[in-house]
Amino acid sequence: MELYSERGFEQTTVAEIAARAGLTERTFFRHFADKREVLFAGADALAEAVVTAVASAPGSAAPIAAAAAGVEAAGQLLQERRDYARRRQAVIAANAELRERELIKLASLAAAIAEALRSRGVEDPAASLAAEAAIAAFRVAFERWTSRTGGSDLPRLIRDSLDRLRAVTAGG
Amino acid sequence: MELYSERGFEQTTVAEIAARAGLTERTFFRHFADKREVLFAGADALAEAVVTAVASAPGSAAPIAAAAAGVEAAGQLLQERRDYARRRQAVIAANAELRERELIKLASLAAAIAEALRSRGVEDPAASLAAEAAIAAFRVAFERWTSRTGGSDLPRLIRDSLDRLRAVTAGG
DNA sequence: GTCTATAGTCCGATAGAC
DNA sequence: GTCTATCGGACTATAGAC
Repeated sequence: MELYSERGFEQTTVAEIAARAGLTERTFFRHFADKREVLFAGADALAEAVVTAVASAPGSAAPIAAAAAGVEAAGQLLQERRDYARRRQAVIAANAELRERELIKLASLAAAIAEALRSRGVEDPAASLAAEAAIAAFRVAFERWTSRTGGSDLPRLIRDSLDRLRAVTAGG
Repeated sequence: MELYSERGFEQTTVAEIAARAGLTERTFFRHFADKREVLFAGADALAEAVVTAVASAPGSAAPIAAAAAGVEAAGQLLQERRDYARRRQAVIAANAELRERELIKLASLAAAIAEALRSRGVEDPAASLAAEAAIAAFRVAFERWTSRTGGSDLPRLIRDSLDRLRAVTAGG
């Protein structure tokens, strides 16, 4: 993160990262499949928290409500690490390859939510659609959260996005 | 496409592609920013058709209806090139790097739809949310279209996905 | 078209933890 | 004795500079 934000992602070599960490280039690649992956090291833990939240929603909760609980849990975790999350996002936004990697992480998060919904007995395509809707709301909320300097609350922005998404899809 | 589907994306070198096309390696990189981009050469034309369809929707149409018209236009074009689209998708699905590139194309398509909606006077975040909802429906419909062997109709699947998305976000 | 840097792989060697 | 982490060198292909 230090090197990437100091001089940019492309201008940083893996050899430099390894040197800063007191390791060799080869060891870096043992831990991370490629140069981008090191910025997404926490993604698995986040996905796990999301899946747990979806599974823990009341049995009576509608699919979209369970999916919403998942992305709100993610929002909660990011809100707690707000400064780091924003610095990281600035690095990602500045580079096309990193944006690609971020999108695939979001897509796999959507797939994980859909799978958690199916475990709750939700059939496809409803499970996939509820998951995609929740991720869409998260995406828009997250963009607003990082692009503004104010003290906005991410979980609140996510709930707001979901409400507006409901209104928009209803044709209003 | 021939080389990628014969021996896989990773197993194909740019030198081989260039040779097959009767060009040099350097010429390939003059036309395409990287090895992946050649598979997405038609993306700009598709995006243009989508934006045109959104702009051409009746002024009285709700944002989601205008966005839907956009992704349905994309579905129409893909349906007309069904065999090619499915072969291409098989290549993309088999490779993580290509899936990443595909996701960024879909994300920029969502951004283009949102921009077209703003040109129609739709405010944010409604414009972004309507665009994301339409793309989510497209995504799910496209996945169903490519994963089944039957003679399913993509524009019809997209309309069906949008209907179900409306039901799902309503909490049903 | 030539030249070059860097990402990323493959092979193997070594050493500490349990 | 097995597992896991580190390291080294040689290598190929992508992609950028000129």
